[in-house]
Amino acid sequence: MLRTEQRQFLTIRNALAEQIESGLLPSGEKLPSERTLSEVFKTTRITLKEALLVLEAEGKIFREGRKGWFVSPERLAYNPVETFSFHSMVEKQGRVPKTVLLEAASVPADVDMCRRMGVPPLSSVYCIRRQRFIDGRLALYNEQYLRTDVIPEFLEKNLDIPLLELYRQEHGKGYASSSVEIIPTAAMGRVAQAMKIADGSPIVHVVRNNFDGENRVIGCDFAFWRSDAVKIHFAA
Amino acid sequence: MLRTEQRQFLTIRNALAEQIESGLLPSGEKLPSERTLSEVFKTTRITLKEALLVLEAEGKIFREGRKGWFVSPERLAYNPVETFSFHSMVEKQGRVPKTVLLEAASVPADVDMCRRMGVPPLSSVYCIRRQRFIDGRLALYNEQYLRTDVIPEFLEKNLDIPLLELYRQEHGKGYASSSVEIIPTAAMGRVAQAMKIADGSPIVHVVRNNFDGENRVIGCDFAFWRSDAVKIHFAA
DNA sequence: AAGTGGTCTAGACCACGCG
DNA sequence: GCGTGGTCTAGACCACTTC
Repeated sequence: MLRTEQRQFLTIRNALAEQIESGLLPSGEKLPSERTLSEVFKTTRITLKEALLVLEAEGKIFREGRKGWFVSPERLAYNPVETFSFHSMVEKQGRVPKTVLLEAASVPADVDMCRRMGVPPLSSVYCIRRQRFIDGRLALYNEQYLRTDVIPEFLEKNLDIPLLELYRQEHGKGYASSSVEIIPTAAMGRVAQAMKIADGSPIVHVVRNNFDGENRVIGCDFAFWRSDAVKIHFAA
Repeated sequence: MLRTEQRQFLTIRNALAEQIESGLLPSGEKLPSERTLSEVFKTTRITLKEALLVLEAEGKIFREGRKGWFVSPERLAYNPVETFSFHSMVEKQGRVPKTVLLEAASVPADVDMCRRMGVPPLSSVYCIRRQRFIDGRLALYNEQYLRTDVIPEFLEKNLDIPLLELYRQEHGKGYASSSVEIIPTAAMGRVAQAMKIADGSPIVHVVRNNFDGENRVIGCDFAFWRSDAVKIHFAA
């Protein structure tokens, strides 16, 4: 026998999910306010919010600051095996990339970074922090770190050029190898602030370590994706 | 100036996170009940729960049915590029694997499956559904589908042997290639039930398509990981 | 039977975004 | 200034687990 759904928040989730999948609520569309929706579904804001949080976890809707809830755009296909160039990747998929540079500076390496890079305590490393947008939506925040001895006068360079390209220009070849680690987690503190999302929002953390020919770490790249913004795919 | 945290639920999250990271609350330990904790922190269950949900999204704690909240074990490192054998992968990391076979049968292929496999409408496909455990915890639910013409008498075989191995025995070589897609999302309906988690809990969905030498799909594998149970890593 | 998390009610005040 | 989501209170009953 078919059991009708007992739980209100799932009934609401299903109703909204249906509207989204049918295309009645197109990508980018703003949902009515929580108060309005809770009247429509004859429930409280808390119960309604539970339905919204499930849809958020599924990647079907997202929020932006206190502006409201919106239907998520299609996920960007991100291939971490191929060379990473955000702009060409986004454009190839018919979408519009934008990058905002938050910081490019030489910073003291913390304990974790010293170990990771294999540099002595109290060293400096280059740090680049960027926000990256897809079709106007902040989809990704990333931090790149680079050993200071790898590219001379690094901070004077044109940082619109991908790091890998700068490295190629300097050394005549790309990184010898990279390792990638992908961790589903939640944004907290400085990451949440840079991404302009609430503390505790789901994100995908992608860590990449880049090595030279002697297996030394040249630098590393921490990417924090809105978890609804990306699907990772590659050939194995 | 240092701003002390205004938001109660973050204060609570920080307190619990500190206890977990310090090791005072070891992996697998049960937290006190929500009611007890809400008294300890002098707040309501709803506010307290918000803190717990953030920790869950971060992968630091998890729940099991209605039994309570527990400290998450270390994430298993999963390399989707190397050959997939769950048992050897888990054992190599010093942990104890277990598999429960839920179903192994020939089932009618739905529309999506027909397209994916390139088989005519109303075809059957083999379907294997399993729960997989790490150190006694249900960490992964997966569904494998296989074209019925690929391995004769498939259902009579020893299904403890990895599918790739059975394929090798039949054809003298492994799959020609595979594609992998990784999507962070939430469990709903039959997936949530098979994983014994609440609807809306965060999971990582890993889809693998396996091809033969002529680029035809032989079969596919849907894996649903508890998102706190796994970190995906590979060389690029 | 007692305890747990799951779900829900009916409100409240606050900080931020936008006009 | 008004509407939005963010946060919080103080309860309630239910379904399931464990003893």
